[in-house]
Amino acid sequence: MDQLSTTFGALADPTRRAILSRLASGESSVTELAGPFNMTLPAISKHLKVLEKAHLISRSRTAQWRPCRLTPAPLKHAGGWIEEYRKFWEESLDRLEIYLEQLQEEKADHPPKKASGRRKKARLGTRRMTRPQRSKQNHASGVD
Amino acid sequence: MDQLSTTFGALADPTRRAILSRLASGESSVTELAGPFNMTLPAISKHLKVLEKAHLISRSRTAQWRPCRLTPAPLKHAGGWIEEYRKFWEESLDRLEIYLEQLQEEKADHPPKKASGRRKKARLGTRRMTRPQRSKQNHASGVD
DNA sequence: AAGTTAATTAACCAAATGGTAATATACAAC
DNA sequence: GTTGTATATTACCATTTGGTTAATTAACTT
Repeated sequence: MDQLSTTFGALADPTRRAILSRLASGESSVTELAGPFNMTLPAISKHLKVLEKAHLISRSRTAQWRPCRLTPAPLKHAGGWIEEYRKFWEESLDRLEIYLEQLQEEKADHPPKKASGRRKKARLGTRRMTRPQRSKQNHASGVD
Repeated sequence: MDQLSTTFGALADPTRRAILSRLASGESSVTELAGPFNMTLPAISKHLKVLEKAHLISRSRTAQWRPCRLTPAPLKHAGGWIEEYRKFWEESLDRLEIYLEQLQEEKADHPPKKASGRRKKARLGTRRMTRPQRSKQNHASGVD
């Protein structure tokens, strides 16, 4: 599986997010991490395994101690995805506003047809959708 | 379930991320969204349901058309969580560097003991862990 | 009414997921 | 060796998750 999916998957659990938050303050042991939760140690161990597999934490070893430490690179990557993505959204919003303005002008030039309001809306949708879609390829393989 | 968990959970799938990316360019129909994927319509419908439940998209309706639209607030929230979290990490790194420097100075003042290197490491771990942990409460309920 | 289009729902599947209880492993202290 | 501490692993459980096929629903056109 890809890095982003494992990262977001790891972040999808509140316990794991809390664990990461704790580790942001510094290295901790498994028992310490388990402390705040009404949960068994094996359950915590499982969560840590998920976080480790996502490279969000690293684990070291000193005798029976297994301190965990935050490794932030995947978070940076995930944050970057969201950040870049939001950029697209803001751009898209600008385009939408311009488009709607043009539409208002066109509407002003052409007198209303006798078509129902619903029919008009459908045409609007069709027009928007026939334009941008054809240039796209397989996103699932190209985005990440 | 909480908002962050559903958002991150939704983002944990590459198909769903690709769908969002597509919607960033503008509203699309279910069939259009399914186009790039080697996947059936019901599968896409399921993914859209997940995205809708996470409030990452909204769906409208025009005759048989069901155009989908991006709703970015949850992304902003998730991005904010990562952003704030990264801040904690940078702070923690500064503290770690200072701490290690102090440790170097202490080591310079005190001649090496005959204890093994492993034992020394353990003491380091113990010292760090007894200090910050006691002020923390239940993170799982407090973080989000 | 019949046919078409667009999408959803139901039923099914294998795999994954958050938990538990029991057990095993690793290490230190006595 | 025994006891205590810290943690991992195994087996189990119910639920959820990404997919499929088949059926159904909703809306439009002829």
